[in-house]
Amino acid sequence: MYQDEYRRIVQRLQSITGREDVELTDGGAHADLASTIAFTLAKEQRRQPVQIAREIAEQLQAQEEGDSVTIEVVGPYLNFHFSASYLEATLREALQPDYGSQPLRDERVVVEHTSANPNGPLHVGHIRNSILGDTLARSFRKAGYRLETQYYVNDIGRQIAIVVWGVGNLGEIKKEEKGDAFIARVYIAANRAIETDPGITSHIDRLMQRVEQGDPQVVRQFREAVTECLEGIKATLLSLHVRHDRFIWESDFVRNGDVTRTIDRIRRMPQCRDDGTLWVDLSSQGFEKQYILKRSDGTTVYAARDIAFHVWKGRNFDRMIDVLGADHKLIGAQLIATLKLMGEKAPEILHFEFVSLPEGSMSTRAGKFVSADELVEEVVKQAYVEVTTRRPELEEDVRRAIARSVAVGAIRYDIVKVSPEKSTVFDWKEALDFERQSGPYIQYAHARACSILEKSGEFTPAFQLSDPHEIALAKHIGRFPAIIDQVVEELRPHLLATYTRDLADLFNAFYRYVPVLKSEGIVRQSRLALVCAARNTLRGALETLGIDALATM
RNA sequence: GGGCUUGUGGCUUAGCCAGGACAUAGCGCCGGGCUUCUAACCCGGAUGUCGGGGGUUCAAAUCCCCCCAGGCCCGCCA
Repeated sequence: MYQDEYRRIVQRLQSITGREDVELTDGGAHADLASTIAFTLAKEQRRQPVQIAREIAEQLQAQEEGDSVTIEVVGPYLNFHFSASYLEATLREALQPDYGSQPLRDERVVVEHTSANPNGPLHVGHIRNSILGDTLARSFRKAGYRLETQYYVNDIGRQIAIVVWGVGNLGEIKKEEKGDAFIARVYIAANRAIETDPGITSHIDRLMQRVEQGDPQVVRQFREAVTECLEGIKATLLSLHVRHDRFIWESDFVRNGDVTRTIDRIRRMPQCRDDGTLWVDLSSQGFEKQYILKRSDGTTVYAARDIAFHVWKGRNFDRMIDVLGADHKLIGAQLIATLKLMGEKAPEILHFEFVSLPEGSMSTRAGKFVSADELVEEVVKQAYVEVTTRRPELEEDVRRAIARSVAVGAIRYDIVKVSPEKSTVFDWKEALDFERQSGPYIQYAHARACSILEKSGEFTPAFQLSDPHEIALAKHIGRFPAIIDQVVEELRPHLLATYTRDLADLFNAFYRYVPVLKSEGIVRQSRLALVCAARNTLRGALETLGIDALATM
C-alpha cells in the first residue's frame, strides 16, 4: 500500500513537472509524504517556490483519481496526507496472518555469515555477525527470495593446524565441557607452547602441507578437531535462533580441484605475477598491495580458496551476500576486484565494526573474550528473575521458557539495533536491560495485543478510525512491507529494528489512551481490527528479527 | 606513513548514501500516573556549538576540503 501510494505520487509529479528525479521525503509531523520539488523548479524557472508549489497542487488536484491521499500546500512544500480509504486498505492487508510476506520470487540468494574459525567458542563479537546475517536472511525470506544460509568452515588454515598439533601433542583430555570450549583450551595452550618453543612452528607448517596434499591421516585429524568445535558452535547459534542451511568446508575446494582450476585461470590473466609466490597485481584497480594466492612452498593461502568458493557460489546463486568484520574490508575489496577481472559475479559484502570489551579488544588466542554461551546464560538468568517477579503465578517451566525467549530477544535486539558501521563496547548493564528500546519491550507490546484479542473473542472487522493514536498506528503498520524491501535492497537490518521499536511505541501509546474491549459497536470492531493488524505486524517483525512473538509474558 | 571508518545532550543512539519545514529515541536526572484491555507500560520537565574550521547552496547533521580524536586494515595469517 505505502509503496504503491509513494510510486503513484511520484509518477504524477513526474508527469506534471517533466522531471525524472522526483523523490518524496518523510513529511515528519507535517505530512505522511512531502515533496520539495518546488525549490528545485524555482531555481530553474527563476520564480517563487511558493507560487510553483501552488500551481503543482492545482494540477494534482485536477487529475485526482482516487481519494487515498489528500494534498496540502504549506509554503513551498507539497504535503500528502493518507486518507481513510488508504487506512482501510492497509488494515485489510495487515489482517492477513502473514502480513509483510511477499510472493515467492525466482531469485536465489545466499547469505554467508558467522564463518568463525573453529578454534574456539563464539564470543560476543562473532554473534554480531551471526545476528546481522540471520536477520538479513530472514528478511530475504520474508521478501519472497529463495534463500540459503551458509557457514564457510575454515578447516585447513594455520589456526586449525595449531589446534591439531595441540590435540596430538599436549595430552589435553576433553572434560565436562562443550567441544568448542575444549578446542579453545587446546588452542590457547598450543599458542603458549609455541611462545616458549618457536621450533614447534615447523611442525605446524608440515601439518599444513600434508593436509593440503590430502594425507588421509592428517585430513582425518583436521576434520575431527573442526567437527568437535563446530558442534559446540552450532549449539550456541541454535540458542540464539540462528541456523545455517549448509556448512561449506574450505578444504573441499582444494580436494575437488576447484582451487587448482581457479589458479590456472588466474595464471592466464595479464594481472597475474609469479615470482616464487603467485599473486595478482591489482594496482590498476587501485590496490597497492599484492594479492597473494600461493606461498613459495606451493601451498595456497586463504585468498585462493576464497576465490574458488565465490566462483562456485556465483554460479549457483543470483545474489551472494557475505557478512564480514571490518578487518576484512581490504581483502573483500581485493576479492571483488579479482572476481570482476575474471568475469565472474562478485559478492555484496556487509561489513560490521568490532565489538570490544571495556578493557580492550577480544582475542581467542589470549582467552580474552566474553563467550556467547556465557552471555546467553547470564541474560537468561536475569530474565528468569524478571519473569518470576512479574508473573509469580505461572508454572516454573512456563517461566523458564519465557525467560529464554526474552533473553534471546534482548540479545538479538541489542545487537541488531545499532548500525553495523559503529564499533561498540560490550556492556553487561545494557545487555541485561529489558526496558524501552529493547527486544522484550517489543515482545511485551505484542503480548498485550494478544491478550486483548484473546479476551475479545470473534469479531467482524470494521475500519473506522478517528483517534490520532489509532491513525498514527495504522499508518505505521502500512509501512512494514516497504521496510522489508529496504532491508534487503540496502542490506541494512537495523532499519527493521528501528521500525519495530517505533511500532511498539505507537502501539503502547494507543493501548494507554484508546480503550478497546470497553468500547462498543463499530468503534470496538474497528479497534479490534487495528489491534489484530498491529499484532500481525509486530509478530511478523519480531519473527524477522529472530525473536519469539510471545502471547504472554 | 597510506587507506577505510566513526565522532549527534552526562551515557547509548536514529537521521547522513538519494540536502529542505521545530535533530530521533532510550538510559540517567526531576515530577506525575496502576478500583480501568499485562506498569517489561504511559505522560510532563531539564539537558544539544549535530568533533572543530572553511566552502558549495535559496537551504547543510546530511555534499566538498582541511584539521582533531577513536576504531580497523596495510602478513608467503584467516
